[in-house]
Amino acid sequence: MNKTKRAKLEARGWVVGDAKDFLRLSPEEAAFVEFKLSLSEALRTRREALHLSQVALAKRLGSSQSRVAKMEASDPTVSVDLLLRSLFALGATPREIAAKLYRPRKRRIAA
Amino acid sequence: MNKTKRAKLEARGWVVGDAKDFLRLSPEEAAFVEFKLSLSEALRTRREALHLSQVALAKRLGSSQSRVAKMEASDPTVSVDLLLRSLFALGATPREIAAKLYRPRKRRIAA
DNA sequence: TGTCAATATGTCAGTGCTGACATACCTTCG
DNA sequence: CGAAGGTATGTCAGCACTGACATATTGACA
Repeated sequence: MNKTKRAKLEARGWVVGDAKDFLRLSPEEAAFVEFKLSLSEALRTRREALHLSQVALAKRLGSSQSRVAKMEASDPTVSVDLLLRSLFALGATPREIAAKLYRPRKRRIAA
Repeated sequence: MNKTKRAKLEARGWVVGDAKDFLRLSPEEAAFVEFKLSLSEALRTRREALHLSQVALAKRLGSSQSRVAKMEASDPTVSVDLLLRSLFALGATPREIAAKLYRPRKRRIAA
């Protein structure tokens, strides 16, 4: 995929509106990014609720701290599969995740 | 992942109950398989609603008929990313998908 | 029966994702 | 200030996923 760099910039620059506001993503790309962002947020929320550091979570997942950071940053090198497996490993259920996905993410305000 | 073969058998033998009934999947594995199955079913439903053949859908996705078949079969070689991208390409929204995920899939009855 | 369209299954080369590692950034505490 | 704990970012070898192709199976219609 050649959109990697674009998506990377997009993910990083995410500050004000929703995903599709940046760099004219197609509707389906926007939906996908949106989906991933929801999962990322859910993961961080769950980790913090369990009072785990990224290092501790990484150990539990058999992964590394850097990957956990990238998961939570919704980095384009992270797959939805990895995000889902991580969430399930933290005890999330498909229903819970569905519920999180159903409610649109909160918007961030410009600094 | 070494569970690939196991998952393959599992996906194929899926007939009577839910995913976790086979080969003692761990809860998180079961949840993941369950999640994928929901997406697979959603994809087939959507494709058929649009009166597209697998070949036609494959062309639209820039993929192949065999991959579409595997997506709909929830084959272990198919990622959630691919399933999601395909659904979004067919016009599904994150909310719609979330709604599908929220309702547990129908059970299949033994032949 | 045979043919045709649709779907399923198997294989593989190329590429994208993963875990690991290094390193930088940022707070908090002394 | 320096040290320590937590988080972010960049890179890379190795493996998992992908599209493509071949082939098999199924179902409908004569």
